[in-house]
Amino acid sequence: MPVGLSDAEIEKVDTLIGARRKIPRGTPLYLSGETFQSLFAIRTGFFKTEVISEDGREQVTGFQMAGELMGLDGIGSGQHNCDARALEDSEVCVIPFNRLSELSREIDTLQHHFHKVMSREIVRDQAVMMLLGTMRAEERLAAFLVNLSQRFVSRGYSATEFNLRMTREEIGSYLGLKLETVSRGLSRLQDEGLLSVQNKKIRIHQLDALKRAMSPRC
Amino acid sequence: MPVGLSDAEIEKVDTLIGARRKIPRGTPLYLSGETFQSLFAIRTGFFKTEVISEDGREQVTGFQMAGELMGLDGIGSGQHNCDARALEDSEVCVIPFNRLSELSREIDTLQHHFHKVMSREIVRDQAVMMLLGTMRAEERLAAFLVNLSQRFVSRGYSATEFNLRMTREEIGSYLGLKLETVSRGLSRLQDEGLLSVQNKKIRIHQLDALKRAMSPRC
DNA sequence: GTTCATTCTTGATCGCGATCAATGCGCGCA
DNA sequence: TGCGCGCATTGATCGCGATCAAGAATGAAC
Repeated sequence: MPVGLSDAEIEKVDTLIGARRKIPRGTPLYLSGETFQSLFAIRTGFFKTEVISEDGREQVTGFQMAGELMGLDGIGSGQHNCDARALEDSEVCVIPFNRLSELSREIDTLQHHFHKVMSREIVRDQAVMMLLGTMRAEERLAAFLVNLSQRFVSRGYSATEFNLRMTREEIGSYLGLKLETVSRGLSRLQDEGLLSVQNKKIRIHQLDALKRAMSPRC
Repeated sequence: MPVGLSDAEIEKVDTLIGARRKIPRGTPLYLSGETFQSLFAIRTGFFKTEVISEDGREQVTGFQMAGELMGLDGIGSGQHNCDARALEDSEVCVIPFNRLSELSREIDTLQHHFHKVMSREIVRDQAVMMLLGTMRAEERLAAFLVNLSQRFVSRGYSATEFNLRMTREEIGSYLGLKLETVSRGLSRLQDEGLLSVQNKKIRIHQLDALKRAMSPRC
């Protein structure tokens, strides 16, 4: 994942990658409470991470796609802090955390890269706090779709046409809304002509307008 | 901060700590957009961190107290991603990030400790997402107070009697509520006999009941 | 001690999103 | 092909928290 390594270093980093694991749709990659040993880099597929509180509340904390790293929350306590579940048939690379630690002591580029990845996760979480703390339902939905769009684009897929892998309920959990509100919001954005929805299929017609819809009084 | 180091290692880690800086109440420790160079360990005092979005929304993302580390969000992009402001006269240790990186390549205990700190920040953020995504106003308030209480206790202060350093508005921003709702919530908890409030002075009478008030239908 | 601005409290009302409920749709499976 | 279940849509109503508004308390400045 990091760039600007010498050939020798690249070789070492390659040894970092343990087995590949196939995760069928609906299957957990790890569950909260399991002992933490490895990080997971998504090769293909789509995941959700979900925290479950003592009193039974469930909160989807993120959706992860190819190229992203999962499991960082387990480092602190030595056990996973959330459930990670595949939303479609997926494949991950297992990255033993011990090996990553050792190697990042040798290769400072790797060390720095790893620190950046963790830090960006914190920044991402802060953006979600902003969303949950200050946005209205339709703004949240717009922000969610724009975010998805950007992530698809950066992976070479269409910015304006994609399939949601998650249910309305999972979107709602992530956005702090009920599934009915998500559904209504999508219908509304459709009525306004910004996009069309058919089940999980999203086609964005006015990406610029959708971005504006993230802000108040539009 | 880490434990279990040899004397030689402790000596090295000591050199990590750059200058101390006094931050008067109301003053920024850093602002969003400034180039990131150092982390800051709070020696004394109290801070808030706040993100401001492009369209002007403000979201308090946390309150930090003695012993906690600030600035982790800046590693990813090389510039600070939020404002950090002292809520009372405070003092911090400046930790140049370059030096920390170098040293954590030599001392694996330090490395591991640092990784844990970052990971715990992610877990903390997930807990805030849960709060913002699933809890009602009074539950959020109870969770906030219980959290503060626990953090005071672990620093040797009273679990049941403390002063809030932040305004109702700042609490509201953090909890995704308006200041009036915070005020009403505190009054209500007072009426129920769980605590008494006088301005910033909080006295918790029934900590166990306050913990129960974090859960639905109590 | 007086002034003034900031912060807090409390009341009245509004509206967004939750809730309750019914129906429709799509897909896997027999 | 038809059945059944999970998922989605839409309508009607409710209630929590936002909003608007007024007044009180606090504390800093001089």
